[in-house]
Amino acid sequence: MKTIKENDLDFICELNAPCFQALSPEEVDLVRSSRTQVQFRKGDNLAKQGTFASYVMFMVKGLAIQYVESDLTKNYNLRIIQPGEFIGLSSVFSVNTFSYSSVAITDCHVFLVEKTAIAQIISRNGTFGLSLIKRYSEQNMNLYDIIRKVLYKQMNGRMAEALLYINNIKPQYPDIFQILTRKDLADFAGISTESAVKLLKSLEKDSILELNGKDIEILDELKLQEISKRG
Amino acid sequence: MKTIKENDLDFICELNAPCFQALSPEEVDLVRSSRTQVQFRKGDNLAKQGTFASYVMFMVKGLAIQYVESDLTKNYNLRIIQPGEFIGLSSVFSVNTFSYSSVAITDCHVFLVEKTAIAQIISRNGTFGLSLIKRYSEQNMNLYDIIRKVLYKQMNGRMAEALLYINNIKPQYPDIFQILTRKDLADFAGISTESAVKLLKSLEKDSILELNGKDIEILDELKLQEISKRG
DNA sequence: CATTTGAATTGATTTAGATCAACTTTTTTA
DNA sequence: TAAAAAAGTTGATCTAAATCAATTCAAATG
Repeated sequence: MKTIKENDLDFICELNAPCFQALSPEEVDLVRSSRTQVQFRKGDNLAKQGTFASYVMFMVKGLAIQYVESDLTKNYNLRIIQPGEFIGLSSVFSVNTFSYSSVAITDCHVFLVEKTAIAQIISRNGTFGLSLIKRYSEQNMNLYDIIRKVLYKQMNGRMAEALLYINNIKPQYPDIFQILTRKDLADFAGISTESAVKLLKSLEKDSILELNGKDIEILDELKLQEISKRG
Repeated sequence: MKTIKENDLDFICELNAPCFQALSPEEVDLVRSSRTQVQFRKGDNLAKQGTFASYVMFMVKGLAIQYVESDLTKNYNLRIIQPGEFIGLSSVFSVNTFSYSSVAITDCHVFLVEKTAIAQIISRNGTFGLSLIKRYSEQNMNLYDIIRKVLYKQMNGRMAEALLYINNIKPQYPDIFQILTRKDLADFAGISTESAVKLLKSLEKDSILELNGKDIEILDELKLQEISKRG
């Protein structure tokens, strides 16, 4: 992680993100002044579960995985963070520590905004607050879906759901499967790496997908959706 | 569920809840005008996963369980909703359908506020928005904890955590265990009813708790915390 | 009050998926 | 480019906890 120089052109571009549209010029100044731009390398941790969080991160460029950790070696991948999304929103206004971890899977360009600045803007600018609330709302929804997934679905359904999720972002990032390991995939499905490998092979045998080295080509999305629904 | 008559005394009392403190007189009027008071009987559903949600509920009196459902008969209990808490916050600004269900475990007095009114107030009154965001933040945090619980802990740890959670609200509601069935407990721990029964017996054998009919007396809270942490 | 219905209990059986172990392939790095 | 490390693969074994089945107990209801 390294802090980079200000670059106004860049900055203006960043603030075109939907949630910043509602800001007045003074509020933009407030964000600008309390913001730090940082660059992460592939493999770097953007956030570490349990550490102190006085800021919110905003992903400008690159991809990261958001995951929860147990004490030991086990991770569970929640989502892939894409440009225009926040990291750490959920922690910053309650506990002050990150409730999840995040690791860059490509080089990333991120900026950090102090939570005090965010709080100030929210209390001044209701429209901004409402747009944040919509994000919270969606995140909440996703978390409920995740809870249902891990509680009620078994291997096949989980893996199908994970594959569909990742395949969804393939159009924008065609090499997404190549940068994910089998363990990453397994952690998205919440199963062991060995089980993930076996499942993929069996899905290939049923011509639902094709394994080309690390890349995965979904051949029968409908079938996969069916498996995902059936659990 | 039955709609009850306005009662200003009651209403003023309700609006003493912390999150409403920030409202101006006009905003209070807005809430008042778009609000409906309802009474639920023990066993009634306050919200049903998947149904249309154009309003947020605010619990005035009584207790309810919030839970997620699978297609079939399985439920997982997320929390006990107490007076002063919202129901349906997470759904109302994104999908328009409840992402979970809720059932009254005592008679409840609730009021419903139209989401349009809530949205209006948020965009006008940043302080109110911020207080809502804090609630979202906390709910988010809890959901992450739940995900960790169901992913990484096994029977003993889950049951210990569930018991500690419920025991925490026993001071205010001494008969809380009596109104919960073994199945309710099992659904808090995310295990089968039979396993829950066996676990309780075994915890009793180890003098960690005492079973008096349906009531449960925690004898060794520290030990239980240890079990909960160990997973 | 008797009877039906639902909740709690217990032990026996089954199973999904983890873990383990051994090996191959790919990627790093010295 | 060789060797060491990491990732991927496969089949065998193990295990936590669900399911099943049978029964007791409690509570609701005509």
